[in-house]
Amino acid sequence: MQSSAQIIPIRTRESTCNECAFRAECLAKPDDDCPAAGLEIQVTPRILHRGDHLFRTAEPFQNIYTVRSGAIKTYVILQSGEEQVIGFHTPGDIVALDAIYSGRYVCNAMVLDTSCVCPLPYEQLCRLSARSPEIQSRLIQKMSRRIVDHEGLLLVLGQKTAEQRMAAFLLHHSRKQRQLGLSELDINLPMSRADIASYLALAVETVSRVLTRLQEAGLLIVERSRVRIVDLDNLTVIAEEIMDGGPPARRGARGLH
Amino acid sequence: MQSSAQIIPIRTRESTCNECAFRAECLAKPDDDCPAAGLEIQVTPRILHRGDHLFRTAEPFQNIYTVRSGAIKTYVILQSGEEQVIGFHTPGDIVALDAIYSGRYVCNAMVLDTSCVCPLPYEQLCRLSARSPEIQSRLIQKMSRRIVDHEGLLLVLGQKTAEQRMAAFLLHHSRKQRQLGLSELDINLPMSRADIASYLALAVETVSRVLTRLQEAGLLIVERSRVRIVDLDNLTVIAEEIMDGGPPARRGARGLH
DNA sequence: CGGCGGCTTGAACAGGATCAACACCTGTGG
DNA sequence: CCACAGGTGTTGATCCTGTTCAAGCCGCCG
Repeated sequence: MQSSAQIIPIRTRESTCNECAFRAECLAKPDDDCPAAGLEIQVTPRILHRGDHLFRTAEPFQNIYTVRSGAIKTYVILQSGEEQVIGFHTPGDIVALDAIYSGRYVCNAMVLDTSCVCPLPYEQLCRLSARSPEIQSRLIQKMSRRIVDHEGLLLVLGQKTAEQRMAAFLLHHSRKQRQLGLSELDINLPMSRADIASYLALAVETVSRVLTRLQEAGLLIVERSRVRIVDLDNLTVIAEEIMDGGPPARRGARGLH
Repeated sequence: MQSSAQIIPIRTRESTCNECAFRAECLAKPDDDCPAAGLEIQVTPRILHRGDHLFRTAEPFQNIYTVRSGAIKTYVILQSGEEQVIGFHTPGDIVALDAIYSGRYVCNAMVLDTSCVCPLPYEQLCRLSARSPEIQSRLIQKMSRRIVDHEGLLLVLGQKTAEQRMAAFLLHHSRKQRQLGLSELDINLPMSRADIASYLALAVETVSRVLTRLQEAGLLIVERSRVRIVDLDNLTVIAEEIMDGGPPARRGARGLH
């Protein structure tokens, strides 16, 4: 298996960073008013296309990747030959936080949709973060966030019905889109039904059926990879039984951005 | 709700740290040959007993806790009133890494078995880690490890059969015990069947049945909260289909077909 | 001893998996 | 322009695993 990624540097670092939506939480460049301002990592954003791989399982760990646009899925191949999806990564997410521990990538990371990512050499990142409390804090925050998200997902999978899982899945994406300033009702799902099924621990057929059922119930309108949420409230009702540990109440949801 | 933890400082910091099994990976005290040696956090280990809580959901985040001995479970209360177990924490683990993000504890943490924990004030930890690359690296390693573990758990829950989940669960504990220098065949399960069921997303009855089935198959001997693994190889065979993403186990282990 | 919570066992049920067939979209080439 | 192929998604019928409901058992503590 060869590295299939088609990697194209775009523009210069300065111009892309200045317009980057995630500049305030960038791991490569502290804020201007930070004591460590001036320290930074040279970053070359890359554009990748559907089917490209950022990395594959067991390759030596070099970079973590911040997603600026598009969507990445991480997965492993079980020894049965099946693919098991581990996660989906959208703008603002960091890919390969799980590789730090072992020094090797533990997943495969495939691009679902034309994406822009910033590769950050982990060694450099460590040195930078050792000198910049702000960067260090950002990295740890991101990792803690990932742990929280995983726990939320465990709750979803711990729930029994396929409807609840699907509703929670859609709501998760709805919230993410809202955070990005996009519509929370018009959701794009760049992954296949098989990917969703694997992720939610369901059969492909069940995913299909559940979407149909939710549509017939008037909660949403499904068209290919686009889902329009019609009745957000009731969709929330279906999913919310499992969401208390999560972000809903105005309790700890500090904006941070 | 008041804090119910019975908290007893034991001995002086120096004596307890010198004999601590996890000194080499301690987040409060760098190695003697580290450039940051001399910097450290004053730690007061605490002994807690079954039923005590380290913290509860929504309490403001102050400390993370390293587990030196015993066992802690983290869980949330769903709005149905049911308890959903998030994780079990044994010696060497860190509790409350998920609270960093939001600044509040997102789980409840209950002691399952008389335990010794070191509370580490997060603010102090941050300051220390900003001055000690070694401490910073240890913390990030721990967080990455947690993320890897979560992904392994997602694989387990993604699997369909109850036997596979149970086998994976037992093997996980077996490996942890081995890492601690304890027997990998004689496993202590300080949590209730209901806890296991919740954690593995199964019914209590199923957990009971599966244990019985595995015992009748001659793979293990169950007695109360103690499980003796009789046929580690075959237990591994049952679980291994899902373990490839996991730790870099040597391949020779799979004997029987 | 009796009562209670945790655990196990049994019988019936149901939700999702599986198997199988079909519909739809897209691209290709005649 | 249409026919065809292949991948992807949907729908239907049947089966099976794990849930649910119910009862009984065991160990623990008053």
